[in-house]
Amino acid sequence: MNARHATGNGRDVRPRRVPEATIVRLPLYQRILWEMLQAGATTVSSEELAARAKVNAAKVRKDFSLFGSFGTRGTGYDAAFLAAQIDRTLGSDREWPIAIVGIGNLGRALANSDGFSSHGFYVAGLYDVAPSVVGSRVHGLTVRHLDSLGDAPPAAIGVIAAPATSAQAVADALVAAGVLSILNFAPRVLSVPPSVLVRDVDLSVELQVLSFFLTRREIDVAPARG
Amino acid sequence: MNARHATGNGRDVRPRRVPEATIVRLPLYQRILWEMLQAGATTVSSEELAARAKVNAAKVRKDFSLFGSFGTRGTGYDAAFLAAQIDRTLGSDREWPIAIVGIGNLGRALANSDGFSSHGFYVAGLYDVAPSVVGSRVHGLTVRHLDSLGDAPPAAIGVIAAPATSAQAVADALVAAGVLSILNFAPRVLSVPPSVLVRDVDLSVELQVLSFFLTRREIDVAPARG
DNA sequence: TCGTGTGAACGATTTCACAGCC
DNA sequence: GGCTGTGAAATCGTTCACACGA
Repeated sequence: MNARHATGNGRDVRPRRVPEATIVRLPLYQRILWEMLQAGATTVSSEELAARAKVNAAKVRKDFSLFGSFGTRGTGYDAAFLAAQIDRTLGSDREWPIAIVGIGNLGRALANSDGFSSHGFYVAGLYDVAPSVVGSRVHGLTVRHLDSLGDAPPAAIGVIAAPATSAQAVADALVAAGVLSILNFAPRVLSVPPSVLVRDVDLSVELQVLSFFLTRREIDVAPARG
Repeated sequence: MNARHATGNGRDVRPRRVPEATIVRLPLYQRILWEMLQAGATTVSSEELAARAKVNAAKVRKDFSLFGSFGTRGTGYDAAFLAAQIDRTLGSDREWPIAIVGIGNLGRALANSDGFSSHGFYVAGLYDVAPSVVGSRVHGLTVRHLDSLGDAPPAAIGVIAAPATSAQAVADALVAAGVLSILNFAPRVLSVPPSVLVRDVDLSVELQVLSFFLTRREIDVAPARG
């Protein structure tokens, strides 16, 4: 009585638990496969994919085996088939409307970024509260007031690019509007109902992780190297 | 027993292996501590910190114990002392010059972001190759040509906000200029010498992870909910 | 022969549970 | 009594090593 498998029909192999670590690697594999396809490749081995992704080959095979994707022993994987499988697994074969809240420097950069207009994603709405921003046009869209969030069908993904101080209020508004998941760039731990997925991206954390290692290195490595 | 902490003299805290997972949480704790200090708190328990960070309390205690930080049994941690310890651990008590390469929408957003001008970080140089951008002023700095990267003392952290196609060339230039670590926003696996730290941030990956779960949910949750 | 798929070993991280101290 | 610090257990993820099929 653990995970409810929608077992049933054979077209969809849904075997076991998928580690989040695997999910994060799928887009990487997908990107590399795409590049290889562009270069004319038709088959690809776990070894080659692993080398390009700089990961272990067994990991690549295990990742794919979780989805029942299978290659051919002695040959490798059919690159196009594998890419299609990953697309389907990640939902890249569907359309995902995105609403961005907070049209400052970051919000603008996100609205114009390739990553937000590919893999099935498209920017469906831009929101802010500042009168100086509401009404302006960004990425071909008119920025609306946050209060009008409920006027359009809810986005699949709400992106919070607002200041930390208003992040929770924005999250509440997104949830109220029926948004199913949130990508949060504000340095704030959000409270949302359990059914709403949240992923945090904190750019400052990444810098701090680097400075931790730089600090350490000075202590650990420098003396060891003379 | 191995409670040798460095009251005053900073170089004796070399306790055990620090999991990367812990390092990533430290900035979060630090932020929460800072907020609590602002609100007038003087002591804080692992329980309270855990609740605010939405993590397990034992994890909080174990994380801190790795650095020999210690609280007072029955009381909790001295908030100011703990915050200072974390600052020192993360290197936030030092100065970290950052060079940003690629002054498009994202590079501009990063240059102006709070996270790049706090915790000891400061934007020391902005670089690009496009004639339309080189020479312009962003965040109070003049954007220079990438070729002049070596003219200034090397940054501690190089940020790649350039297109994927030029990411490796930018990485090579950063390494040649003596940069010690790289924060890479380009969707490209970089090759650098082992001594250079790289951290990848791919905004598109975050969206794809969300769409994976949304796709799953539709299958798993929707039928269960009717 | 080659490369996938996978059980089993290993390693890393989290959580439990409680002894020890204030 | 309350809360930290930490071994030990549980869980999660990675890597090894090899059987198996093309």
